[in-house]
Amino acid sequence: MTIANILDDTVATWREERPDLDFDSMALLLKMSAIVQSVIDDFRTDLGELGITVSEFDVLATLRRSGSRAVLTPSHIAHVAMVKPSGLAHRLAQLEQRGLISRTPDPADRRSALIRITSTGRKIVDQAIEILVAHKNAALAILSERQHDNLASLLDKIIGAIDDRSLSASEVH
Amino acid sequence: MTIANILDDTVATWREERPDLDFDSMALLLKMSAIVQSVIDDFRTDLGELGITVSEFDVLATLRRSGSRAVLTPSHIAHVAMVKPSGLAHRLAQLEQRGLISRTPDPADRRSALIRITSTGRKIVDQAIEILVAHKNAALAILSERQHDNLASLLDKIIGAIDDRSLSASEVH
DNA sequence: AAAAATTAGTTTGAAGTCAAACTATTTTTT
DNA sequence: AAAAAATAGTTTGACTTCAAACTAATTTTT
Repeated sequence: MTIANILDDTVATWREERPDLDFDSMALLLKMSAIVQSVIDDFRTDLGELGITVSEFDVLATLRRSGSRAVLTPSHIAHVAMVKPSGLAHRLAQLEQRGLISRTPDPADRRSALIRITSTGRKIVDQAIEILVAHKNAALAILSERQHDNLASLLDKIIGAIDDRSLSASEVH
Repeated sequence: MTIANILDDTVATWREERPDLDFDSMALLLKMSAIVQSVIDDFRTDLGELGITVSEFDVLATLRRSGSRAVLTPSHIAHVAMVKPSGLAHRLAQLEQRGLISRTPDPADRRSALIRITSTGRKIVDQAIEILVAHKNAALAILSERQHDNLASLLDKIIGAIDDRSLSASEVH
């Protein structure tokens, strides 16, 4: 059973049961979801060999791409990694314990902490990002450059609309 | 901070730090992921008012779209809802307790059970699917019919490639 | 027909996430 | 300058999910 079959069947059975509804957009979103899931699943498998989870990768990646000397606070990491601060505390503790990050008190604000990636952490995340990029490139390799650009502009359009909606929703006050 | 900004910043900072890697595909996949996430988040909020979670919706939806008289086994539901049987047991217990599904022993195979959606469950999932379709249609409403079709064919191409790869990988045996 | 292997589903234990409560510190108000 | 409010991060408790172990029933082998 291929992914294509499962998705087609899902939409087809819904159409039979609820012919009054329009499932075209659902079909598109199920496809996007399946593609993303497939890449993440592959990545998860490979990350296992590096000894980190996808969540931990998110933290290390945030530090890594902020520059090799980057010093970030837990709040900042939580924000860009789209995770709640409560969920981050445990991850940071784990990563620190394994020597992939360091945590030092912030001299300027003693409530806060300064998070740095260690050279070990950096080595791991540098391998991980190469694997991730390879998976992602492999998944989309079937597209020509033109199709690639085309897809990008369609997705941008959708995201633009989503951003517009949430902006006008927050304009309320 | 818009979603577009966050995604652009993520890719831009990676490009600065790792100019040796090609992040074009990552940009596309991050966009797909953000779109899917946004729709699911909205859906989750609305489902809260109906008193079910997204996971529970998955189970009810599988039953509902299999026809109003459908009788499915836990194994079948687990398979199509892409969840492990162990994770399903608790959900079924919860749904049964709240009267949204019924569980009766399978007379033909006493290890197994027959799962049916109740009329209450059906009412709820019928409302939920309408909400989900509305969210999905709203998210993609910005696209013309032509762009919609175009996007579908690009995504199909990618899924086809993923299916091909996993088929040839399983040919090994 | 008895024994072995397989299958269906559940229970249990570990891991991860979030909301809410909590501690410590800093900022704002009075 | 003292009191109140806000902020940063952690801890706790509830919940979800999965893998592994387990129970019960069925199918296959011998």
